[in-house]
Amino acid sequence: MVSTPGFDAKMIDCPALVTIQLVSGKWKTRILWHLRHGEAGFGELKRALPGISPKVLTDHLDALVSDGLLKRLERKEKNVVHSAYDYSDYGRTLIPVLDALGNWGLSHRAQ
Amino acid sequence: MVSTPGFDAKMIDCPALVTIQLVSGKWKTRILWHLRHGEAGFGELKRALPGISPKVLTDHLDALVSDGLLKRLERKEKNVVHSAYDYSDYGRTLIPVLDALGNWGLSHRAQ
DNA sequence: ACAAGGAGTTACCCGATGGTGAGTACCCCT
DNA sequence: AGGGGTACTCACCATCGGGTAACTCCTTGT
Repeated sequence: MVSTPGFDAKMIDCPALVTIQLVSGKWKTRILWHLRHGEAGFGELKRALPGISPKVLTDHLDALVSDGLLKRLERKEKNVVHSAYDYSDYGRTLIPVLDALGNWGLSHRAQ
Repeated sequence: MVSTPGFDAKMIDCPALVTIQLVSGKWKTRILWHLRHGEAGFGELKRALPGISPKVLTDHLDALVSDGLLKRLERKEKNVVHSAYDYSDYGRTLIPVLDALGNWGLSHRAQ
């Protein structure tokens, strides 16, 4: 489990930091980026993120779900469990913020 | 030294992530927040951030300076070295992004 | 002479983060 | 019966970020 770590009361009083905690993690921004195209299954994400291990992918997904940014959809097609992950409505409100981060990052790389 | 960690070539292609790397660190957002009021010396920052150790403060400041977000000013007043830290012009461009993070974080805590 | 303040430095420690390699359980297709 | 796909889980390990305690160097004030 990665999940949101120890909410040290002293840490709470920096709003920017709480946001950063939710999306910091080596793969979280990339997962979130990929899901803009719509929901994706575990295997699809794994293929989309070369180098990630199944363990770390589960950890990150669990964290994003338990923080309420994503929701997990489980459907059974002919007795085959197919899980998919997608933004929650709440998670979608974060997209503009991620865009701001991304745009700044682009101009930063240009420097 | 904290500095920007291993620029794993694979990491470069997520612009949002590169931005996050620059400001993630337990105290960086708080340092950046404090400096909005204007430059501050080492001791002033230390007093403003109860709980931070001198080592960690130097680490974070060094990282922010070497990433170009802050600049370090050294002035000598009667043989007393007085160092101060302030936003660089470049670092100032990050302020709107930090605001976006902060505002989202505020509404997140409201939830 | 000595404390006190500014600005760090050094050595060491611990827990979190991410990675590896293997294994699980279920199902479909040939 | 075997290979492949879905979705994980488990034990273990290396590295990193942050923390502690002590120590340095320089200067000013009492």
